[in-house]
Amino acid sequence: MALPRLPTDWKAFVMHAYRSHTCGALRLQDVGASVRLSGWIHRKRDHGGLLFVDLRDHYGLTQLVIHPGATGFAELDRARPESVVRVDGEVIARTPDTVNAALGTGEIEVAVRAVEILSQAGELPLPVFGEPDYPEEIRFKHRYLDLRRETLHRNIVLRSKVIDSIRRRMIDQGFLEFQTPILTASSPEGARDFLVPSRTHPGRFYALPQAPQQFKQLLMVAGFDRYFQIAPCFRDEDSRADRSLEFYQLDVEMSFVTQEDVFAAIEPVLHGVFEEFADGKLVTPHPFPRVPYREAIAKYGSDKPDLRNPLVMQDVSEPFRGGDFGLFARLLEAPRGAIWAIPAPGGGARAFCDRMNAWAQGEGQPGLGYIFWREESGTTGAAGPIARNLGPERTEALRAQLGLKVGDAAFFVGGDPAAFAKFAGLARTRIGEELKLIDENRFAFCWVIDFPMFEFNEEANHVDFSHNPFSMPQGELEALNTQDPLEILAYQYDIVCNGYELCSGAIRNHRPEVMLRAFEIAGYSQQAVEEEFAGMLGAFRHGAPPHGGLAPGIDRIVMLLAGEQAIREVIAFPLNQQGQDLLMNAPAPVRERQLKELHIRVQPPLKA
RNA sequence: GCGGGUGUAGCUCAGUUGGUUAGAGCGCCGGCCUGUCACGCCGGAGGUCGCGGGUUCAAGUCCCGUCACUCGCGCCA
Repeated sequence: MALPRLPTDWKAFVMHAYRSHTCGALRLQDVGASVRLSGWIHRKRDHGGLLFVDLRDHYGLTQLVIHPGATGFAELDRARPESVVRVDGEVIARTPDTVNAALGTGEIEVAVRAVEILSQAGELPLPVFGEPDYPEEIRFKHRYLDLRRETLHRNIVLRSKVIDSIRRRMIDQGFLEFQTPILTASSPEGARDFLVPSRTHPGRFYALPQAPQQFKQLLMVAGFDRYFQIAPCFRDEDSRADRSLEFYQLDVEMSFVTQEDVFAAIEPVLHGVFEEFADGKLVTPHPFPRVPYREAIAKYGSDKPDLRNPLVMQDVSEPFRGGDFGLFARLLEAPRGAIWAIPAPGGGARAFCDRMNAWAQGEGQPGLGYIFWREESGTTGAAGPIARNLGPERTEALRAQLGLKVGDAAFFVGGDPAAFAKFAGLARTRIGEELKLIDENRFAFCWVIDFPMFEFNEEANHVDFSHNPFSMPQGELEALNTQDPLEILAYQYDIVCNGYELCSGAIRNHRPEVMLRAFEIAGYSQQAVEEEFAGMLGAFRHGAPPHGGLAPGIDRIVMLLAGEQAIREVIAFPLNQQGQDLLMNAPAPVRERQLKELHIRVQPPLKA
């Protein structure tokens, strides 16, 4: 990559203070030119009689060569790796046997005539060259060195390009980009808020937004029609590999739309971005397949199924009901009892089945029942304790239902699906991985739709919103008034890719009377809702368009495209799992005077 | 809040059934080397075996506690 319009002949032009070319620019046709380069000393190879230096900048690597006695040799010889230097020299061609094909600049090198050390580097806490694995603690503390390393540097560049592409695609579709407040109000729903004390209003607090949810809806009420924002969001909850305290979402909202319109708007954006950066991996064509929530749980044991995994679970209660495998027969006598099967094509070996059983026990389960099928004197024989007890007819019915053959296995989980579905989903994933059934060269997208509006909170013994209280229930007021709340579905949807929840959204509830009734079912008094959401309800009483939207997670998108396992690998300055910034030292105590101004006294927790 | 894993040189790791002076590679320091590009060769420094306690003639190794990091559960509409 060349710098724009920099002179290459220092005799004809006044030489730039630092460089005539970048470290990735020079080619054979530049041989003979006098050039000036600046960059970091990537690597030195000292042969006594001559010294090679790889000079690195954002754009690439150029080999410098200098002989003892030449001007600048002593400085270069002394300078440590990662020192910043400026060199002047002449571009010379490498002999054919010394060309480095791995380097864009590999056909040339620069014979150094003069050197200026711009910045000395001390001994490195973290080597840049070769980027060996280092603990995150050290990588985060010296993030500026970590960011010089090729992989992370490339990830951050990718992030910039992905965001640029998203922004362009959104604007091309007529969306307007907005900014909404960072200092806003705490909301009782959802995650814990990060609070910001007010100096001028003693005892009162702002909250950082968990998402710009209410603001984007208000912008729809304000008539802007199509909104988007690359929005920072904050949630004071424990981190995971794919989840941090602060993160970015492509926040989207649209007016006068049905669910179909939202899907039609966002699918080409996500599909397009993934196609653009997938680096040859296959991307699910759009329209993306749609999986109702209940079907996702039944088939995959998860509301974020990895569809690269071909395994589909089935209910196999019937072959077990009243059978001689007593454990399962008894489970089926319970009101919600069911037996599910996870087929495992190619898993028909006792060693594999035992390994899976041991894994299940490690997960805190009593075990993982199985049957596997093998060749027995020319016929198909079923093996394992379940098959022995269940008898040949029922076992054969199972095999036929699951479409399995010799060399395959099936695993079974039983009880109340509400309790075991999550574990079944884990087992499905594990079996798919163990049997190498997951195609790593795909981005497998789907919509998960028809989420339930409410769920029963066993702990508190009442009906709760299952996801977003601002979602429109399917059937609206009539459904709320006539149906079992737990049967009511919402216009609420997720986009899932390779098992990651990439995006969540809904058609919003813009009718005050429907909203009040929905909150009433979840146990909120009319008065409480009127007070808590005064702004929103007020807006909805002055002409609100039907509207809906969604919010794909930027960090997860870039993580998937970069092939990384954690969003920390695509964030320039991430917090660690404890939510600390080891480079800037946050969170940190503040001066007593600051606390006093904020009318705050700190009361540390008592250690037991 | 809870569970799993890890913790030995600056870093990555090895360290046998508990046994004498705790090792290797990379990095660092010194020396040699004119075509390397993971340059090579020779030499050297560098250790509270996370921390505390216990068992034992003897603990990096076994036991208890604790701390840190990490993955997960809870939590995250």
